[in-house]
Amino acid sequence: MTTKERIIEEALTLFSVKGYHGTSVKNIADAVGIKDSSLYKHFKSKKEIFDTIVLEMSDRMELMSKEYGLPDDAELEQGAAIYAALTMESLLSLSRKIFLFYLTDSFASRFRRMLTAEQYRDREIYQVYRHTFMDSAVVYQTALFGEMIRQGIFHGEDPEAMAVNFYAPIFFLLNKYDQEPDKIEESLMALERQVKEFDRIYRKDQRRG
Amino acid sequence: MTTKERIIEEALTLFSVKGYHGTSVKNIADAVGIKDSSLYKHFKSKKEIFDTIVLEMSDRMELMSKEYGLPDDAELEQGAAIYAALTMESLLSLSRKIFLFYLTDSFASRFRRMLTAEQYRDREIYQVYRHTFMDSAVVYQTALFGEMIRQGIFHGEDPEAMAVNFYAPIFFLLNKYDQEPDKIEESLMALERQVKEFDRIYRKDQRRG
DNA sequence: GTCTATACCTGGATAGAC
DNA sequence: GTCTATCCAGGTATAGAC
Repeated sequence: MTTKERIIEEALTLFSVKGYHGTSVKNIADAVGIKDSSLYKHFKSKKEIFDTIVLEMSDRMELMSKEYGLPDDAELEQGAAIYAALTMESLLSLSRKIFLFYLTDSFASRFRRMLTAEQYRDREIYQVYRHTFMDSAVVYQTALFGEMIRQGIFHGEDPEAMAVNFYAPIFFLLNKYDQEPDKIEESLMALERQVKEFDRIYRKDQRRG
Repeated sequence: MTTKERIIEEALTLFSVKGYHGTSVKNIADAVGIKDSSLYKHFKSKKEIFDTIVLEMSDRMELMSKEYGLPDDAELEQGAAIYAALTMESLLSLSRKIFLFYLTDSFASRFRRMLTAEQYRDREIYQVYRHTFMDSAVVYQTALFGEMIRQGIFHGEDPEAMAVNFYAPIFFLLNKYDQEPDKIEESLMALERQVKEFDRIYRKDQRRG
């Protein structure tokens, strides 16, 4: 890892815990193991470090989602992604992947926390936060559930409402268990309950109570 | 309003937008219209201002919920609160009240934003945030929906999963439209779709499609 | 309870030797 | 590209006059 990359790494960690203003250039330099003045050979200002994280890293987030096995838009157009949600087990697996990616993936979780904390300071940060953690997920799932309705697997009239019903509990539990590393099991059980409830509600071939 | 109260007011506004570290004592004093040194006659430190907001204001939040017409635990025990959710219209009204309270009430929204932004800095802040905006709501609604199942108005087996299904979209849309004052109508329509979907799913006497 | 003045420190950033 | 030295602005907080 280059020094520049290490600066980004340590800055992301510090920003995600102490916030942008709560983190000093010296804090970052100390974490990297260099003097604060040396840091200015790599970035011309503290703000440039932050902007680099936001700009380069929102792209990286999308790449990482794919590596993590979250289906993408292309697969969806080909109708391939639908197999990711065919059974309740695959739906559970999908929700767990999204949840654990944002909650425990070293990069995604720090990035999410940083944006959560800094969203009110700057309109652009808010836009990135909103796009990355709200719009993208719901757009994809709307298409997914729309396709599942078309194929007769789920019933329902409003795929977007379904997508919000699927994703909102993930988002909610993410925020609820954000700082409870000892309760990941509990959070996964809560998530499972929600997905099972979701599946019970929308799947066509279920038996009714 | 006393000077002390005005300090709290202005500090809350500034903290909710620029964050704790992003706000200086001089910023607060300027907003109040006094010199920063004068401020120390009312609070012995910047941190004491913040702590006062958090401590006194979490109580005030609960009082305000009641004033705002959100039913409380006592009503629930008496079975009275259930009338707040008897019809789809009353359920819509309940969801709108919770949503608009957290989104647009001057005090509640600033308090929520401040805690959202500062939650990672300090464990205690996180606890308050979690309790106020996640646990309380779900605990109440779990009891509410449990009672509605018992009275045969809703069907379902897992009142807590229902409560999360009801509240998570509120929480999600709250975060999504947090900085879109021009889109309140849009957000209320999105909320309405979710509540109607919720009602359609759980209400017993509906006709099925 | 407000002011002016000031102490003291930390923060971001630059210059220049190596 | 790292260091030391330094600058300057701004931050928190206190002292003391009014």
